[in-house]
Amino acid sequence: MLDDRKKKILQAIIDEYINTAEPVSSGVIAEKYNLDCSSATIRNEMVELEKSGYLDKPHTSSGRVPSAQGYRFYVNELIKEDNISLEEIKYIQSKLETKVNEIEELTKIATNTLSEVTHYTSVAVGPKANLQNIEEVKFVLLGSRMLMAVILTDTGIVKETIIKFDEDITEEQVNILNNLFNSKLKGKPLEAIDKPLEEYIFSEMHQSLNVIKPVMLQLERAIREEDHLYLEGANKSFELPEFKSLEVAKNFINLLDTKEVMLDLLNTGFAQDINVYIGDESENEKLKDFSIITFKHRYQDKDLGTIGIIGPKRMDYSKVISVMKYISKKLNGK
Amino acid sequence: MLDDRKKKILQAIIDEYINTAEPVSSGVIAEKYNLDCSSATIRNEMVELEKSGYLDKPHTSSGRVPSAQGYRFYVNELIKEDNISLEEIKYIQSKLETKVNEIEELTKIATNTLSEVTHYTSVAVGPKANLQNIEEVKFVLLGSRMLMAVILTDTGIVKETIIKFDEDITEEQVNILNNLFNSKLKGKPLEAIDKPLEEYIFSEMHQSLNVIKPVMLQLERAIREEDHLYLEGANKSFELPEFKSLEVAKNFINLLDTKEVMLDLLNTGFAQDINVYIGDESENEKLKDFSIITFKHRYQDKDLGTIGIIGPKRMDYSKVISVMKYISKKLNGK
DNA sequence: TTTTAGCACTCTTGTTCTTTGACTGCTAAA
DNA sequence: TTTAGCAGTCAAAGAACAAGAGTGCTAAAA
Repeated sequence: MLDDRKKKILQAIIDEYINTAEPVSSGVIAEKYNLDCSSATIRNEMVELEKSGYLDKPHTSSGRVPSAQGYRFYVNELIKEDNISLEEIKYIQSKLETKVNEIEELTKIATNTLSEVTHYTSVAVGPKANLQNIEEVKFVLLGSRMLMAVILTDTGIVKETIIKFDEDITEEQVNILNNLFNSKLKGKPLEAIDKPLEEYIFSEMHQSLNVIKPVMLQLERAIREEDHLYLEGANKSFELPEFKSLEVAKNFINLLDTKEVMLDLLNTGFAQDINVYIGDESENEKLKDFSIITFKHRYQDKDLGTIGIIGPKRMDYSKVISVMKYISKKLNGK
Repeated sequence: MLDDRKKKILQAIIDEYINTAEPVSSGVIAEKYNLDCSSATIRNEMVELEKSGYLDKPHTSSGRVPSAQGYRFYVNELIKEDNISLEEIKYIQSKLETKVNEIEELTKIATNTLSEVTHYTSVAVGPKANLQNIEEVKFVLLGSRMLMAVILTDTGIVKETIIKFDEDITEEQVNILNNLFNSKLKGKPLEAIDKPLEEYIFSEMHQSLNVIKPVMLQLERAIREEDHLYLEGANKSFELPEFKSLEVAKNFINLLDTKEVMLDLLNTGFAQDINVYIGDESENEKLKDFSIITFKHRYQDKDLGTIGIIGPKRMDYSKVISVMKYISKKLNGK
């Protein structure tokens, strides 16, 4: 385990590196941080911190840089979690007070606010389909050959989809659909819209097969539809020095454009309130230069999706985590 | 006006530059393009083409590069418009044959296909609100305190929005809303949902003021809602040599992230089938490194939005325009 | 035993100078 | 009007060098 002075030095180095983005020298630490010892002593400690894997050195005669293990220790043990100013609190409050009609809107506002306060790129994704129960299903006739299906879930999410037909649909058929689907699905998980249900409905009403089939097809598609990755402030990242490297910048674009990796991460199981993924800890090569911090958007313990920040490993973890904690609390208590 | 040989040389230079992204020398043109003259002759012609403003020179002893004027002439006069292979045609056909339930989906598929075939970043935006007429308005009760308003326009676009209330809404109130709005709005442009309408409705039914007010507010918001910029293949651009420059890459990200400039351009009035914007021709500093090519997505002469390509000025105009023409034709004739 | 001053050593960064090679523009001959 | 030939220009790449920042180690001080 690290003794007290080593912890302080490690913290100083990481704080300094987060600020300057330059390898940190023993001299700077001795000067700026009051650790009551000389640069030589700090140098000696640095050697040991490097040996234990908390620090890296870009080359022999350069200053030190935190390793993934260093960041991890910093995040788990050293971080200040109230790194948030009164102005920031006020700003967040005012943003989150906006009256919204849909929870998805609220997620967007929170994501936007998070990005604005932290100056990093933020992302969000809605709740997973298999965690939501159906509250109500409504079919609405649009014109004579279009049907809109609206599903309201217990999380307050509204999913809607449109089905087009080659022949006219009668109001009576719409009523049958409404009764049938509601009686079968109310209270069931979204995933209950599946093949077995389709077969059941087939056996029930042979009448309008050519209506039921496209309806089922489209409903299933709408539910399993690839989650939408909501993105805010992608350009903010490009002001950071690590994005001077074309390699890094390209990886970043790719990560956000492909969506897959990000969605995976955002949908991953949650141990804590706030989850920190530090680049190189993942097996995924694409993530090695970045850190991602996420939290669940919850309201009255219902899962309303996940919100996160993506940025360089040299991220202001303390600020991001503080702001997230605050936003998370506000969202939940609203 | 340019004589025949000058045209041929200009064309050769631009073709070559589009391929190699390197300033083009007289030697290469004399060698690769059969113009029946020596590099010295071509050099003489190049001097004149430069004097007339069609070519630029990065520095005294380098090859030539097309100027904005050069590209413009190339696009207007020299381009081959059937630069599309059988495979590409087949691929586009198969993609566009996908059965869709919403036109917006079709726009997405077309945008996606355009990006895949040309290897550039493509963008799309839906039809402007002021060009669409209301076909039908439906209000649907979700739970007891949520109302979904669905507007079907004559272009087949469906806009839906949700309104939340602090008190229960009755089925009767929903009926009143449906009758009122449909009788007032059927056939009218989307923009008819405005203050005067609100006042008219107020005077008509004092009854449920606390229902009408939020409904109108939310409907207006939904209609004037900032257009959504649909984006496809943003990462493709980053493989191109011009994006090696961090400056250019950053401008590109900014352009797409801010959306505003792009939306302006996509919504601009249309003279031709296909519109080509060459970077430096615009007064907008942000566009100076890029070219944008757009076309209207039309079906039976109804405006269904705009689809475009954004890439470096050194773009394969011929390929992009050829592919666009084909996709445009297919979309219209479907 | 721990801390620190001092110094040699290492490695990056920036500068200058040189070489190489790709083009051009011009001149004079074809 | 075209072309061969050649001097002149400039960017790009590399070599050589100086400056500076930082380390690790040693030996003295606390």
